[in-house]
Amino acid sequence: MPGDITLILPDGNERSLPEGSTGMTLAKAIARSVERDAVAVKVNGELWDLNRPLPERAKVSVITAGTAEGLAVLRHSTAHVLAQAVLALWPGTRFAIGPSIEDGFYYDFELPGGRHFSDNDLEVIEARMRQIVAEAQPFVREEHSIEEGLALFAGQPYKQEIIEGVAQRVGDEAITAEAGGADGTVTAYRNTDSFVDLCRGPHVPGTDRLAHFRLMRVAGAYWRGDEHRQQLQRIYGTAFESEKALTDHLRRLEEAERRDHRRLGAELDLFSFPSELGSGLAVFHPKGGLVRKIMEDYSRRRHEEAGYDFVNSPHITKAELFETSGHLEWFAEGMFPPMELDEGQKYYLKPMNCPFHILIFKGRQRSYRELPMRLFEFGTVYRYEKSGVIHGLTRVRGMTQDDAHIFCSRDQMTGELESLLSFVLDLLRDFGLDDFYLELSTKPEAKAVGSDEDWAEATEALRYVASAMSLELVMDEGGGSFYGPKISVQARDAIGRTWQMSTIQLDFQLPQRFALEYVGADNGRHRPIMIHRALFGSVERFFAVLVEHYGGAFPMWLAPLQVRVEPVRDDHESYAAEVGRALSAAGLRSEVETANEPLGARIRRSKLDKIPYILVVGDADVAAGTVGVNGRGDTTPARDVPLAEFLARAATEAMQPVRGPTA
RNA sequence: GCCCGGGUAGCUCAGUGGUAGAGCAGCGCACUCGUAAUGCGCAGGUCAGGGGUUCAAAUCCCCUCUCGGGCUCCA
Repeated sequence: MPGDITLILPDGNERSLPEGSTGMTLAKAIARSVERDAVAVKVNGELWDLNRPLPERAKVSVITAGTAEGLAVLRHSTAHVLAQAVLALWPGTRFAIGPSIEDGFYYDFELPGGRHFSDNDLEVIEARMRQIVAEAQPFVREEHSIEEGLALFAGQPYKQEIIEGVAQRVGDEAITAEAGGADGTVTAYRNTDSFVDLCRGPHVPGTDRLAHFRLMRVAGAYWRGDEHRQQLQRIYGTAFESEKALTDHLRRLEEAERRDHRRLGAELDLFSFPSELGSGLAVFHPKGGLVRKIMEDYSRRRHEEAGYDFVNSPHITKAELFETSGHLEWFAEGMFPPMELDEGQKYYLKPMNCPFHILIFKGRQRSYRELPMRLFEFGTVYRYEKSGVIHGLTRVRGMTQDDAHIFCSRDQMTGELESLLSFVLDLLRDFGLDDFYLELSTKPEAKAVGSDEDWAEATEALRYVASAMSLELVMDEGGGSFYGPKISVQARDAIGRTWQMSTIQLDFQLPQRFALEYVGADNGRHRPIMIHRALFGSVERFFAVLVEHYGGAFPMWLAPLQVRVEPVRDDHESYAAEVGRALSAAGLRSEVETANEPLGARIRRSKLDKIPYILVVGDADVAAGTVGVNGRGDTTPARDVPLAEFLARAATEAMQPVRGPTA
């Protein structure tokens, strides 16, 4: 029909609509549910507002609220409502940027008179935001010249700085994302006569689309992320397409909080951070120490099977070693300051184990027949982490790495990396983690030693083995360490969070700095290459990840206490002790309680301790040689289970994972 | 390191200038009980540490330590 435009839908079909039709017209034409959930429309790959007329033969798709792109629009729009509320409540506030982020959004402000937000302010702001939502204000797109933009945001230096950034065509995505057009214009969105915000858009049609949000917390954040610039007041919030999605999200956060290893570490008496020791320095209590021992023993066994040699090295060393290695040049800010002994001799706590293992390799002349040489150590290292970054067991100042250095020839490199990577993944799977992706970190811009050729070769080798694993591979440009690129294994835990676990680094530099050599089959001298690798990463961090992954409910083989025996009355205690001896004989870690409290109370305590099995024994059990089995997740306990039957079952369950060396 | 907010009994927390409190945990006594909290009693604190203001400070001010949330950086 004349006066119609033709649009191309995502499935390739075409659709005619009257000229002047908008994303909203299209959504309406598709389905009532699409109309209801539409937040924006994608036009030739670009997100547009729903009320802009669509061009002829555009490829279009309607973006609905529940999708990733839809949520981003929703959250970004909610950030504008937040800004409007704050500006109304504190006139004179300067506002900076308010993007959507994973799981939510934030907005940065500078309040008049250097005022800062408190938690109570969040309630007040949220109430104001709900008022704005109730008013169903439209989001109206405006285009302005640079000059108009500067005038519009008079008295708003952060907005003006963004506009000037656009004017200078900095080409920075972060800037154009805030201000829009790279063609000498800026765009803004107006909600009311008094509130307009610089923004590229798109936005939902009106504030009434934004019912399901929550302000989360306040924080400080530097303008432009630069610690030398103004510190702003940031408010974090989140928004979802439905009340259910929002409450689900909040529930997930609560679940994460319940699993927090710092909380569980105290509740289950696993470890603590005595303030007498200093920040980032942990002590492991008997139960945590036992879990840790099991982890380490298992790791040792696996390394033994995989052909590693076990070595040990001291915690401190003369400065010379770290001068040679380059650590003092490149890693000094991560090291504790030196202590001076013996007439000015400087000693450092070690931040890494590699130089020590190198000295072991270098201890005598090496033959190609000895390669690959794999030196393993649970090496305790100390790093001076800035005070603000320390976090539970995942970021500490003293930690033990399951560290090894593999010395091999260039010919052996790829093969070593391949078997290493499957070794890593097998080990992580044994600990119950099975959802991984790989990250490849390349040469850092500023801090790196070695030629570009070496870096390129090393990076390529890592890329090759990483892509052979048929796992998702993401790039981390410039994220390598100073001596080489690395692959890190990222694992997703039981509630979907990702953790950086193992790292594998390829290194041509340290062998050179230490002038490492081996004698080849050709009787010539050759330089080995080194692979640095830690599978747990640090034992402390891995421990923390396991605590959170399992929510403190360790599987049988890791559980510090596997079975607790509860006599019903005190005249059942001798039978309970007999059961306890049978459990010990079967190699199970058990404990027998006395009947000095009501049974319900004792059961409750064991449940809170997350013990895998509680065995209740009473008259019937004494008579029949049975036990009542109350498993950790059970709602109803089993009665009259023959002791032998339970022993067999529990012993099987408690066995270490047996995967064996990779064929 | 920087910003904001905390630190009161082992733990979770009340307590806004006038004699330090509760619940749980701990200890003692009684209760002897079949699957998530038996009762009574006792003990437990340099209110993180130091300095200051005040007749008087857990409370107000300053410094330090430490924890949390972020920012900037990493196993």
